[in-house]
Amino acid sequence: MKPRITIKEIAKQADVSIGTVDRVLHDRGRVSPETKERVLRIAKEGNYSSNVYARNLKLNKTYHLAVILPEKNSYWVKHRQGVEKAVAEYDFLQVDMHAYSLAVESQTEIEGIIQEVVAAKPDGIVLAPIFLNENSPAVERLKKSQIPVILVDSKIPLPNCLSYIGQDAFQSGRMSGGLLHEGYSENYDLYVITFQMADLYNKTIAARIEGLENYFEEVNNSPQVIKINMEQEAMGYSELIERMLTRKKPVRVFVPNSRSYFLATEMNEVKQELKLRMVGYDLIEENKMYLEDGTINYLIHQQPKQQGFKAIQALHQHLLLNMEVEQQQFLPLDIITKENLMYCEH
Amino acid sequence: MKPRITIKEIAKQADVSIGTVDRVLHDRGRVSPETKERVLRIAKEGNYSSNVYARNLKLNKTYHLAVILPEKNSYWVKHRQGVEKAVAEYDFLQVDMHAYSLAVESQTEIEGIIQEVVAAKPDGIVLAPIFLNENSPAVERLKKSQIPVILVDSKIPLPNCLSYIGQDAFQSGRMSGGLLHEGYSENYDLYVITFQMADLYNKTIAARIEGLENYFEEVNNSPQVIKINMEQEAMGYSELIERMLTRKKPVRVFVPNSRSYFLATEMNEVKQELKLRMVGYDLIEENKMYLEDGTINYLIHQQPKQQGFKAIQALHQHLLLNMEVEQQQFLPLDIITKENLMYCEH
DNA sequence: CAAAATAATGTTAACGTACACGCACTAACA
DNA sequence: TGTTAGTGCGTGTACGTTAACATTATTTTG
Repeated sequence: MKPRITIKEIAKQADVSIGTVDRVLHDRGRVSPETKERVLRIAKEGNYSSNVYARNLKLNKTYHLAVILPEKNSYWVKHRQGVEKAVAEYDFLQVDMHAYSLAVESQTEIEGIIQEVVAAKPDGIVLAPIFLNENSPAVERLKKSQIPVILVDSKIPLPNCLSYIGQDAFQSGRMSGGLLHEGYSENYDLYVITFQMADLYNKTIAARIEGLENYFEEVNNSPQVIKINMEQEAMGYSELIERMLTRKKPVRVFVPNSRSYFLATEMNEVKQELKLRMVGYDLIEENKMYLEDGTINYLIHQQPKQQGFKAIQALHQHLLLNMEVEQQQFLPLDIITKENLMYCEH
Repeated sequence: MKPRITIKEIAKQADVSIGTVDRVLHDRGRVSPETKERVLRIAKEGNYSSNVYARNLKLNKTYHLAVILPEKNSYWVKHRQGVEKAVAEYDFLQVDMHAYSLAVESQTEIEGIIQEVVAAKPDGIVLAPIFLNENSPAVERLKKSQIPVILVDSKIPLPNCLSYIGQDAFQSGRMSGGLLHEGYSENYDLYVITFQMADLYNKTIAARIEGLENYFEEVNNSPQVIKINMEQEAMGYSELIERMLTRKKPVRVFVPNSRSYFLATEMNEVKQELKLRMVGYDLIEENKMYLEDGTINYLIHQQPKQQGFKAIQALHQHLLLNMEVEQQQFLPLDIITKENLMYCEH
């Protein structure tokens, strides 16, 4: 731990007043180039960084944070819990949170909310950028606002994004490949099932599927991969199951989002017959049920609560502590099975 | 976020000086009972808590932390990494860490070190209390010192323990039961293997085994549980394997500490024959190897790096931020299999 | 060349807390 | 009567930073 020089000491060494030093350090101008250089040199040599305590004491500012998340369901409610836990912990540090929630899964709504949030000029934003078109005017406004944004769950390109907090979607796909292929003994069919048309354009889903495919590129007995989008192919569940059965091979299913219970509902009766193994995402109630009854074998847990907590923590570190924040904070790929389901309260 | 009253404001409302308020709040005496009561009332009503920034600015203190961990091996080195990461992150907050390491697994050494540490009067201690007798004079000294201690990995009774950070050993044993019993189809033998005599008195190991047993109390087709301590029974590995084979039942093994690789080394040749399934602890290199080759099926990851990180974080919250810290911080029970081994960098 | 404009720098008062110090007063005791 | 100890208070200063304000030097302009 190197000692740190103070403004006062810099001023003394540079033979100027602390006001001048302050102007240099904050780049407020009105300083001659020579003085500026001298001050900067001494600051650097002295390992200067501003004293967090003095700074915040003086500023005595309440930080306004905006949190934009989808309407509560058992996945997103966890994000909120994490956020609230963090805010409660950092309570004494004068943060003031305003939560916005997306009731409808529509692009219009999220754009409206972003506009509102930007207008309110918070000091930081936590945003789950789902249903959000990268090139929409709202995103433009976000960029222009310069407000630091923490993206959770999904990623979009954003210059003022301070940090992305979530899983590495590609790696989670690769890992799913491993889970599905494990214990290979006979040829099987691998189904990748999506439901809505929108899923086809979702980057996170795409990355998960790419990861899966990447895994099988490196594997010897690669199975046949059958991708089906239910809406696109206008296929019913009974039809799907029929099709699976006629091929007479064990069925392994990858559902790259949280809707694996859609399938599980239909398949739990015939899972023996299908020789089913299924991997899905997220510990929502419906999925948990089918994990317990064995229709779903693995769920990949995205640790939503942790995501929410870390989002606020990142803003705290950036705004209050003036710290560098890691651009990407990948959370561990957490495999949940019937066996450890009851022990994961993270 | 409730607004918080300041000392100055309390002074004004109570019609006394700041100094008096200060004496009341710090219980320095020299205040009449009536004044004291009045000040306390107003402070409480005003939701007073000291301003972290002003406090630390004024105190301008370097905090000395002592970290006592066993000598580096691939498990404990992770603790150190976590500790160092946290110290680096909180660097600007003037913490100064002194690391002590236990070269030998002896009670004498750890007691000597504790004595040394207590004499140095650090502001906080991180301690892995293994090889440490609860009633030893060193522990007494620790108690008397009143220095806040963070216990990691294992727990001992200690009044000045600020927080325990580690796994819930009992629950991890229960979960192991689930992992071993999963997919029950035929009767099997369940071996609980320990190695040294010392293991018989280790509380963490005991709790894990109790958890396992607790699981099987609730299960229908409970297997025969065979507990073996290799040192106590003076048994060789070939002898053990011989014994397992003659019983002609599938073998499932629970190793309640990180030494599962001891067994794996001997058994990886005959694992088919034994119909072996094994659950162990900790991602040390030797274990990872046998996880990959299939001799060990599951490893329970204790997230040592996270433990180290959280330990420092807890001290930071207590010492610098004046926060309440949770007495027990249980880390999630993380199951590592061949499939997700490569993705767990936590 | 003086006045006005601008550039460069200095001064100072907070922010909320901790703590050393000092003042006024009382009571006890020599 | 003076000395001393103790009690109940108030005052002052410092911590490092920020930013408004004041002052001085330098250049520009009519």
